[in-house]
Amino acid sequence: MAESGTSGENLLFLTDEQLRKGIEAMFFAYRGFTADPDRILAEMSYGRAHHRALHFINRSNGTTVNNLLAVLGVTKQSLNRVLRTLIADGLVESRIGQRDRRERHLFLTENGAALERQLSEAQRARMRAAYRSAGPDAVAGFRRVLEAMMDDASRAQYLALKESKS
Amino acid sequence: MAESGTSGENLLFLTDEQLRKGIEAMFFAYRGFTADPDRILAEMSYGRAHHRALHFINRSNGTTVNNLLAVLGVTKQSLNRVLRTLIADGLVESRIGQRDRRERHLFLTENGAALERQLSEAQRARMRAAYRSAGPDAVAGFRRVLEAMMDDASRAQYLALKESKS
DNA sequence: CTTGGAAAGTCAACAAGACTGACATAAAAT
DNA sequence: ATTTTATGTCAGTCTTGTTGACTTTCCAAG
Repeated sequence: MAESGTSGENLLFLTDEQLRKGIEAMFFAYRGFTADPDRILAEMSYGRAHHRALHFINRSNGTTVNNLLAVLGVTKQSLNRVLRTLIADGLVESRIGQRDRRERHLFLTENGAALERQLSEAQRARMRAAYRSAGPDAVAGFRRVLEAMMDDASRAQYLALKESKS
Repeated sequence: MAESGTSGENLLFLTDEQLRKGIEAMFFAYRGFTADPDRILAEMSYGRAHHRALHFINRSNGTTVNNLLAVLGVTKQSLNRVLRTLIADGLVESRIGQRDRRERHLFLTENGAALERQLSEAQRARMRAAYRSAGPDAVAGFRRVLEAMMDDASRAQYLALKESKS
């Protein structure tokens, strides 16, 4: 939209082969993307679901269960199983809401924050290395394509999160 | 490596915030990436695992089970369950190897090829739209970052596949 | 030639983590 | 007072990953 002007899109001929390469690149890259945290999690018998919960609680500290459900896109039963173990293990604290006492606000404990840092640092290290080796222009393009690939609901959440903490 | 020269990498300052945005972009984009095929698969009580098998059998027709295992990165038992249903449903054909009768060579039947086309076309449509809206430079950057993000084993497989059919 | 190991694949049983559905409780909203 | 909302729980199912035990086939060393 910015510098490519109005004519750029029509000039883009995309063969099925090019698209297939993009599809396979996503498949293999996502595996790399999750590999490091997965290794750490496996040692403590947690899974990717725990990682996602820790990530978004850290991201939006004090968020409610309902907010988390919307972001993660899972059922409350599924999330609840994960939250229950995180709370039991002392990584997450659930506080009853003050304005609305039905709500539970979720916070990371010190231990929870420590694990989140360990997991996200592993993931950031890989992302940092990829960004550095690809260069700044590639990074901008990477982000543009990913944003265009989200479905509308995900993009709305992504942009909302993007704003909220910048 | 190409046009960014030798000094580019040092100029790249990456805050944890920027990296977090990249991580979340991957998370949300991958959800969009798989959403369309997942909807189709759910209707026929197949899952993502079936899609992956169909994709790579189509990609390398006549491949062996062992080859497929290496690409998909799962155990042979896990793959076998998926293959069994695909074979039972007449989407995949398994032929005993001629040189080595221990090997099973895998082929898509007409029905299998039709389903693979349906699934991959849904995925290509989204990828095509994302590529078009992001523009050619962004696409090049997207691919560069994804390749850099793969772990070595995945990248080797990705590059091998990339060559083999071009 | 035979025997023993390696390789390819299959069967069985189990676990994580997603799902649905039904139900309970408490608090807010009408 | 009734309904709606937010959350939690129990029970059961499904997909897809795991490990362990097994068969068939191949190959190579004695």
